[in-house]
Amino acid sequence: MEKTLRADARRNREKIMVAARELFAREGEDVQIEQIAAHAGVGIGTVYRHFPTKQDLVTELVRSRFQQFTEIALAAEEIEDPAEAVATLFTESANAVEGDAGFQMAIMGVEDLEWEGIEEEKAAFAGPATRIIERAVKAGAIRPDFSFDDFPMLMCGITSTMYFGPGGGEWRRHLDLILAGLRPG
Amino acid sequence: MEKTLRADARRNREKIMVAARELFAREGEDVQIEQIAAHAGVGIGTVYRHFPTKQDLVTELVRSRFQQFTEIALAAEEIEDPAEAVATLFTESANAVEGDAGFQMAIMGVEDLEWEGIEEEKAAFAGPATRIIERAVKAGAIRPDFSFDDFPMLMCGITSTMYFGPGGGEWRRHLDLILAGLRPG
DNA sequence: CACTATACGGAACTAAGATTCCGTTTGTCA
DNA sequence: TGACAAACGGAATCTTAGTTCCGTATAGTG
Repeated sequence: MEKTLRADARRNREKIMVAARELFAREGEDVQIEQIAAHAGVGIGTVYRHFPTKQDLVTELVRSRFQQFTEIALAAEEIEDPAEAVATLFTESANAVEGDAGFQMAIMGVEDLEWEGIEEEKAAFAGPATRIIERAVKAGAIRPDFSFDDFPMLMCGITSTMYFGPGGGEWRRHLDLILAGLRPG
Repeated sequence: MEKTLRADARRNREKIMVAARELFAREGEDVQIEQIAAHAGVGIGTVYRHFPTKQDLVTELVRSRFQQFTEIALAAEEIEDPAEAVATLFTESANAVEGDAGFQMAIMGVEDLEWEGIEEEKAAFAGPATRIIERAVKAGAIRPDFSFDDFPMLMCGITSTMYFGPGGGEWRRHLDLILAGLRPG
């Protein structure tokens, strides 16, 4: 199916993805399709040929970010110390998102957030992440009432604070407090 | 100066404020001026006579919310137990904002957030809030590296999680974790 | 009760940005 | 090397929502 794409089409699609990734990361969701097309060196029509909707393009980028989360979770699962594994899961995920304004806005997005077409990636991430958290709970390394269900919400919260202050980076204090709050007792 | 307003004008201004407060709270910042006008039972032109810009209207509502924060802070300052005062400051502020989608979006607003015309209200709030936090730090009731500077960021984070999940209310777990994270040691 | 400055209503105007359309170009295959 | 389907480019179109304008209505005043 992918093979059916003509050579130039495949090349252009890639250029669009790269340009979109960079611009969405830098400017957030409000970059215009026109800018993305210009940055990619293609026409507007070409962008629409590959991604019928702006949302489709955003979804694609969110999807790849989720895949990165899964990699992070799988790596964190290898860490022996249960508490450290949890801390790494949080910290690395946040770091991955730090420079990506588009993703931040996407997961904070108030409306629609159907995340259609992302379920699969979400599920792939939930597996290792859940195991990491449950292991820590069983080991008594974190408070027993914590579960994976809280993770997305907390990441949303941490993410939203990435905009704060001039230089940024203040969100690390937020993360710090949450990690401290995870301690049992 | 207020006296110069004609009776019907004063009445309409009030109707607009009430309608805007309700709609912004329910729908968030994306309600249209037209809806507000309709809900208030006045024409679009009338809304613009009183608030030259949509932003002016939002600012007005944010301002009154800040005044409420100040009241909360002053009340919390009366609490004897330093740790409880801090917890109350957080909890009550968050509660006040729970049903107000417009305010939430406003303080999370990525762009412009100049908050011109709010400096005064912000300063009025900073006074008692700072005293509450510093008292708790001095008493060893919360971690010593915490300061008022962290408060706005954290409120932003908590606020952003108010959208999460179906029923909502999950943000209380977020707040809970942060409060737990404030403990010294 | 006139008279006038204020205020009102809402159609019309704009701006911004997403999406469509269609004439032109180019890869692919025989 | 044709021939043609697949792709391309970007002007034109559509849509949405904020804002302006101006003819009409009315509170306040002498």
